Amino acid sequence: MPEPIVFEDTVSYLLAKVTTAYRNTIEQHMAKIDLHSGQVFVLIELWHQDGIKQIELAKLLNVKAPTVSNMLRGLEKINLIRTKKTTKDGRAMTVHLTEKGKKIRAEVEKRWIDVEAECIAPLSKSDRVVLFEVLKKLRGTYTGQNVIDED
Amino acid sequence: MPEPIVFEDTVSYLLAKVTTAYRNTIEQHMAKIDLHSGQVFVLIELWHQDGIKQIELAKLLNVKAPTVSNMLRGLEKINLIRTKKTTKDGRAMTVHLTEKGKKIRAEVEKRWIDVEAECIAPLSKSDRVVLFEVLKKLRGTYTGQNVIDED
DNA sequence: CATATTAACTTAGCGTGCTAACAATATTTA
DNA sequence: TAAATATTGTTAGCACGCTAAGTTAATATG
Repeated sequence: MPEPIVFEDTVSYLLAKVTTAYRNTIEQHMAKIDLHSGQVFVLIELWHQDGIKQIELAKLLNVKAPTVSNMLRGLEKINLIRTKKTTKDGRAMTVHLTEKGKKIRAEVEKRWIDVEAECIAPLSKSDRVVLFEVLKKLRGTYTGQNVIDED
Repeated sequence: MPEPIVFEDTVSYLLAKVTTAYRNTIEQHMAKIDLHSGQVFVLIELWHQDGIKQIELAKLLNVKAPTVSNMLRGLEKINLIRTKKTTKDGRAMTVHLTEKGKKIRAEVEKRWIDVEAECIAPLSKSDRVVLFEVLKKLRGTYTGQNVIDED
């Protein structure tokens, strides 16, 4: 007879709970500069490489094409980005930061520092280091480049 | 002159990324038994204590009242729960598992084991232990009962 | 007792994710 | 070259979070 699972004792359960709550934290902080969490992640990618195609953005963000489509509509509405048809490929659209989109980075960075502080506040230094490494591994699982290590 | 932040080097960034990916994993597994991730979390609370009020459910799930309202509508539609007006308080609604709602637990547990396995697969045993503890601390941050420890 | 406030819940509307289905363009293959 | 297949992006519609605003019922205050 299988014992009932104590869901609360699984990493999956805790991870799901923490991550939901955590998304909220980002929303709260970014709302102060009239941004949503998803928009911030798009901007981060564009600050890295401006002018990339939507499909590339989707891969970097690890989301699907329709999600990118929606987000870009929102970002275009508040004048942070513009989309352009490419000449090489009649299907593709490239995404470009506006001046406003470039400038807002400083604001986002300020807020991000607050988010990070709030995030790691309850953790000891060693916990922080371990969490960072573990999250990198977990991220690998979901983005493909998985590395299994034993001990 | 402040240096630009490397967002990717923050715990917050990684946590947010893992969040999204992770929610997807739960969705995928639970879709096999025609459930959505949010519904599973509601059921878990009800398996603990059936017949509680919506407001209590909201507190346990750490979500707002409208979210509970929406989720319950979905769960009621697929006959996993029923809501009832309470006699004591004319405003309150209590939430009750149906027979189907009670029985589906076994199915969810099976799937949850898969989710957990997938979740912790890339982690060493020591990583798993540390992650579990760290997540518990982080969860405390967002649910109120915060414990700061130093080292 | 009457009024004001608080509490529980719903509805409307939005952002962020998804899938399914579609249009348009590029590429492969026959 | 023509036809079949891939790719890029959009639209429609859903789940799951939120806030704001409204209803109804309970409680506090005058």
